[in-house]
Amino acid sequence: MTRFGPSPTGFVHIGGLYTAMVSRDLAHSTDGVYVLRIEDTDQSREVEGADEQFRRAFEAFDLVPDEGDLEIGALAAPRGDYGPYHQSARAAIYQAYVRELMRQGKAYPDFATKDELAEISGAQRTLKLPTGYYGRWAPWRDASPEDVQAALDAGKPWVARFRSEGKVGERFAFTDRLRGRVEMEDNHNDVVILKTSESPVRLPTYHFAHAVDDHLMRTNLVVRTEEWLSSVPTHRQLFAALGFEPVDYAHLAPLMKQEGGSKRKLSKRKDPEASVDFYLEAGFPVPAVQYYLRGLANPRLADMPLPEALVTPLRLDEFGLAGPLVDTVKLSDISADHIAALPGPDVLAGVRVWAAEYDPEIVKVLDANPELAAAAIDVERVGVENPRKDLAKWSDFREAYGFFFPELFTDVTDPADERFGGLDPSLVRTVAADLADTYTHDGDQPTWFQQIRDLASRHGFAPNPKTYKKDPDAYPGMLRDAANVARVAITGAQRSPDLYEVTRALGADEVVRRLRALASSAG
RNA sequence: GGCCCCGUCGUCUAGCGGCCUAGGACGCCGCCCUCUCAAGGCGGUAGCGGGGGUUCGAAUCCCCUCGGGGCUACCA
Repeated sequence: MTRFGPSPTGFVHIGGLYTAMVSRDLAHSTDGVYVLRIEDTDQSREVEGADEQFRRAFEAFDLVPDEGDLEIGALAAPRGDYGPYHQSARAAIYQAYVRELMRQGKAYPDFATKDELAEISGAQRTLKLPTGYYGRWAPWRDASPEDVQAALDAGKPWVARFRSEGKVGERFAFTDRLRGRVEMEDNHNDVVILKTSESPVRLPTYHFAHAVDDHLMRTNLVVRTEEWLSSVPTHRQLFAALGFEPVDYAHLAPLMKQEGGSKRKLSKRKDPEASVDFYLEAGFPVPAVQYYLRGLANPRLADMPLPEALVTPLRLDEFGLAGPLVDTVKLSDISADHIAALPGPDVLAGVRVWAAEYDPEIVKVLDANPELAAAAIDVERVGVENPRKDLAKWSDFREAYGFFFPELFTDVTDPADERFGGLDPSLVRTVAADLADTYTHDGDQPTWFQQIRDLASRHGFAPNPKTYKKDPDAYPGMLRDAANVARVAITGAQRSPDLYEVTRALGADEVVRRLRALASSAG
């Protein structure tokens, strides 16, 4: 049983997706349940529309939780018997536990003001003592009932603090499921467990909510990132005080970002690729992203074929302990491989789904030209042993395949266009005109290309680079330059898939039309 | 400052005392193929953060050190 607890404080972070994926995988591979709990205990940082963002991200990446409050995918909400799954809706539960702890003397109200707290830590710093609210530095820890009552009567705002049994300098050890035995200083702080009485709903801090929720929701493995490692002593104390069975922890290395010569945590603010939206907008196929993330988690999976890696359970003992850099170049490579292996119709479907949201014109064009689309996507894909890898993400479609479609193609009409590589404009036009006039569409590839060779030699182009280099001044260019005229006229680009194949998809009429557009241009 | 985590090519990593003059993948570079590009084939580039030990032998074990990251909040 695992859970993922994102906070609604902005866009969904790719690291969060990663943690969620790991959580779910670990739960499912042991027949466990994966819970999505929204940890919205900080109203001040809460962002509008956060639930919607979660819904989108988890749905897109197929991380539909077994239990949760959100309507994700086809699944209704809520699911699960241990809700609500928004912490803000569980306020009464936390308060009940706090009351119980107070009755047992394991928690107490603290009326200290911000200034007083600052004063305390200031004094501690001067004395080179550990900062915090503990022992003799905790004025309300052992306050008399009368003083407490007086403060209450005076209407002073208060928080609830946990009365820690820990002493400064004591050691604590536990076994992390990823890192093995970890030893550190024990917690001695009387941490806040219930936030100020001044807010409309009294909410718990992360620490307390974690203890209460993960116990109540039957979690037995908490997967979270490394930054929580230092809080384990506090968490274990809380579990013990509440009389709960402790949970296991697996503290993951966080995803990192290269900056200058060093690594740092991926930052929401600075790194576009930190956001799940980045991947959605670019249109990286979901399986490719999943495959990449799984490979980061368990490197062994990166060496497996994608379909196999996606269904092979993640293993805790194979996680790397150092934070990996997220590498979009690597992702692109994976993604291009994945798309190249897809059947044409699947590629078009992928493009379509993506375009519906991010580039609606593509959808219109696809719908208007279904046969052309099918033919275009099959160029150098069907019947070849190594399909092209022009598409690393769906958003590449427009650039890589747009020229196939009349709606997305702009005729090249300027013979002096720089795409012709500086070839004499009048020659460009002559060549285009000649090809248009003599164009033979039918025949196999070698036959078809022979007409380009003939065309080139008719206009004095050198048949190959060697000949050309021997006497550059004797030729206007070489075969490739002549072919380039046709290529640019037909595709609008100096680089394209095999021209012959392109003309099969386009049809003779359109090929000739594009050539004439150039041939008959003015100037 | 205190405590904790981490440290092998640019990146992700294999390696768990001899199989390592450190292997793979991505990137990058070159060559081949060739009407362009992509793909593909072949080749190359580049690393154990540093210093001490232990040992016949260390990337692997120990110590120190340096570097990166985290926590030290009524943020999670």
